Amino acid sequence: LIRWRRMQGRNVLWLPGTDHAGIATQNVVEKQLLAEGASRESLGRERFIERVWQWKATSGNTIISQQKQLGESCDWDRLRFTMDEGLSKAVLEVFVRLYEDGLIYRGKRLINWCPRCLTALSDIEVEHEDVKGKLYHIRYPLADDPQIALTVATTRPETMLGDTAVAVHPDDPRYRHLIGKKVRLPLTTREIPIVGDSILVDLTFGTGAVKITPAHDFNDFEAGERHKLPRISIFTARAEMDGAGLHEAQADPSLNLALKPVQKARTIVVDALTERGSLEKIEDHKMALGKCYRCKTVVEPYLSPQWFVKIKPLAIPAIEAVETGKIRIIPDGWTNNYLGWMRDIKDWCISRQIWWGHQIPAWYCTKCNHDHILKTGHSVGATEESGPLHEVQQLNYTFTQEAQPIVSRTAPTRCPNCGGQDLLRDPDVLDTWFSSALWPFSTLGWPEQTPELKTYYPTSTLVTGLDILFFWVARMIMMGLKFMGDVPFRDVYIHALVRDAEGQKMSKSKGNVIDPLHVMEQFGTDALRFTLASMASPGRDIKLAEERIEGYRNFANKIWNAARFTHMHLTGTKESQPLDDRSFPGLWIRSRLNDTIKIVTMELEAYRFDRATNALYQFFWHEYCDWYLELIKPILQDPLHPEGSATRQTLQDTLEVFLRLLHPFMPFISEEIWQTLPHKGETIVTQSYPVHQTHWHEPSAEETFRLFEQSIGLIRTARVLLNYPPGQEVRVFVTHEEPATRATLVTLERNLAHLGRGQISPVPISQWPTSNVLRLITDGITMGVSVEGDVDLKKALDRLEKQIAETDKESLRLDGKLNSADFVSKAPPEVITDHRDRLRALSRDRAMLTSSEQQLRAMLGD
RNA sequence: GGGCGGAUAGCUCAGUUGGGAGAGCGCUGCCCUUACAAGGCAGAGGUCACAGGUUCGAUCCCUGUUCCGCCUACCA
Repeated sequence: LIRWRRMQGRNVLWLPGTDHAGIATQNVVEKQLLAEGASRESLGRERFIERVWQWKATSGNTIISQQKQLGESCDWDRLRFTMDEGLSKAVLEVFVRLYEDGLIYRGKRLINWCPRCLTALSDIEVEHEDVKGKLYHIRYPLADDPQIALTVATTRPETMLGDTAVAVHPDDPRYRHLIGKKVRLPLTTREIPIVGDSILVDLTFGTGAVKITPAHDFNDFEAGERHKLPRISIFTARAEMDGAGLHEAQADPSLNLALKPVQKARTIVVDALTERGSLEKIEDHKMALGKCYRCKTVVEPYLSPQWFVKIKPLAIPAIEAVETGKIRIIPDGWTNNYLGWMRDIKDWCISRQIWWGHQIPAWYCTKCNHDHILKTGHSVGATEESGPLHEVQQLNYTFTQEAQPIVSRTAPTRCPNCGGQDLLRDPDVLDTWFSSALWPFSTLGWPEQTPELKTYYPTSTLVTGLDILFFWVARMIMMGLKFMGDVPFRDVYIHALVRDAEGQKMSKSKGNVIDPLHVMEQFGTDALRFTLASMASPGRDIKLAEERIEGYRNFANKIWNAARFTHMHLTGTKESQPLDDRSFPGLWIRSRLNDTIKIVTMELEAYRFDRATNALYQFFWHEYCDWYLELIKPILQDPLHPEGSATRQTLQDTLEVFLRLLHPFMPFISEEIWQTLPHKGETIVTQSYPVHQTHWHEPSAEETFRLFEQSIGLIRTARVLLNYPPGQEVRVFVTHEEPATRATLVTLERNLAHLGRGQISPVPISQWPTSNVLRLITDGITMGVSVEGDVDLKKALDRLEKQIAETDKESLRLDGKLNSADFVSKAPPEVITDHRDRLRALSRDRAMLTSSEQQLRAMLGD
């Protein structure tokens, strides 16, 4: 797109860059440290971050060099990184403004927590995977009548220790009388209430009674809010059973659960329940397991104070921008996907408990927040009372939900409230996507009003994969509208994802990754680019197979060889107007080229790269090479040919126009060949993109060519049927019985003669020899090829018979339709006429074929 | 659970106002013809997933079924 638009004369910018991939990068560097026997804690925050910068300096630009090798036409001087000073300034500015607008808040909520990365995740950073789980039915006896029990069903029995209520549906005749009573929670000494909740409880599922664990389940969290239930956290940040939490839950200490991992705790709890007769049954149950998108660890809903973006006010205009068509999503099938997600969007958790990223610009006065800042040198359970929410030691302090932050662009020196000078910064960093969301304007200098910003915002097109439509695209739209007052781009082109030849997603662990660098080395960059473009049909993933790339490598090779041929006949002058070439091949190829220009441009505008490449391939290989070059060889080989000079000019000009047309797809070979043509050092990318010319359109030349091609085809077929060796010349009889096309045939004859192919005189078919001529027909053209020497005509006879059978079949079909009263009375007249014409042509063909068959049989002596 | 996409030649895929089914690769035969054997020429190969419906007529429009893939979701 970039090369094409630049050639079209647009002011084009492709600004390259990378994000800092917070969690992923931190994971990589931590792994390195582990191998060295160190850890980020042992290094401390500052030295750790230095270390990450080091890593970034050495391997962070791999993708950039890959992009360069792919021939991506970026403005490399403008390379940006989300952690650059300028972009970081934009991040700060956006954070503060959103906070001041009340769109960023801090709150203690249930969030998705990765117990391995030890950080919060946003909803979309959780991948769901279907697994076979179990549904455990547990009996909770009524407090005032232990003979009666309420049976609840759960997939996570170990969380029962944190239950603070049981819900039933208020309309459920089985249970509604129990609402307000209490049950005894097995394995604990607690009694918990039975509440009525029509939102949480589905009458038709499970037992109709649901345990409520507000600290460990999103639904239960909300149900807990509705019924003002206490929340008991019984897991640590590492997804182990938490001692303090268990104590609060009054769990049976003999179970010895403290610091047991969740899986182990489940076994212990289930065993204990079974032993005590509380487990009714276990059923198989299909369920979705949430996993961390960076490390695939099972995520836990975890209660902790985090920063959130209040998203609805940002989402509403972002929905409108797409609804009104101000932003187009291509292919538009994804539009509903986008709208559906945006309409149901939840607040965005933007804080991450890692070090690599933009640290949140919030500080806490130790004096004002005396009771809300906790030294975390010792393990403290994450409970309502004790507060600290993750025991992980990132700093020596954690801040409870009640702590009052001071949000500021620069580090404050004193507390605006009490004047205290002892301030501690929030240790959390921002979600990487928070900074990526600002990319369209932060990279252009915002918040400064730079000329670049003015020129290039809003941008034209965003090209991206579906997998980051929500992560990135939606958020860029929201932030762009909020801070620039306009959409960040007009078109969003969702490209296909590349899979392996079997359609599997590529992954290192599966070992099915196709390395683009390796492919480029083997087949050439142009072949890879052309392959990807040719397979980019909308809404379909690409199954990349080597054979396909090889095929387009051959195409590149074909272009190279055709250029060599052209080079042998160079005119030695710069591109000129080839209008003096009025020969049939010249008129024809120019008309075909013109059509190709039209198609390629149209398809590029429609983001149909597949159809654009097909048009280029078809034109160059099957028209320019297969026919045009062969057609003009006699002219080129005759030094005295009157059309020689004009033909050479057309040969060269057509190649030059084609190279420009091809350049966006195959930049390297087009440039390379361009340089071998007489251009005096100009590069092809500075040339203009071809524009179709109405006066190049030559319908009569195209019609002549059609007849010509078919005639040649007949002769070639005859040669094969008769086993004629390549060197043997054949005598050809040609005729045409239709007066309407006789004129075209005359043109054809003249051109054949003109090309130095010898004379072809039409002879009325009645005057053809009755034997030793093999007659063949196609599309109303009849040709005869003389049969010379001792040849086997059996093959020819087989073919004739087959053709007759096909003709009969088709005639029968058409005849049937035309004999149907319904068809004749209801089908459009032009369709009926068309059918009649075809039927007439078929019967004429059949007559010709049968008479040929008779002659052939006569020759065979049948 | 909801939504979306796909099923067309051996393989990978095109195919829009519904009316004669295409390409590339692979396969078969012939050919090293002075651009190209990574090539040329000529061929073979398809009940357009299945079952209904609409229509004079369906690969195409509608309904259902099966299989595959993706997105999404808090069914304990």
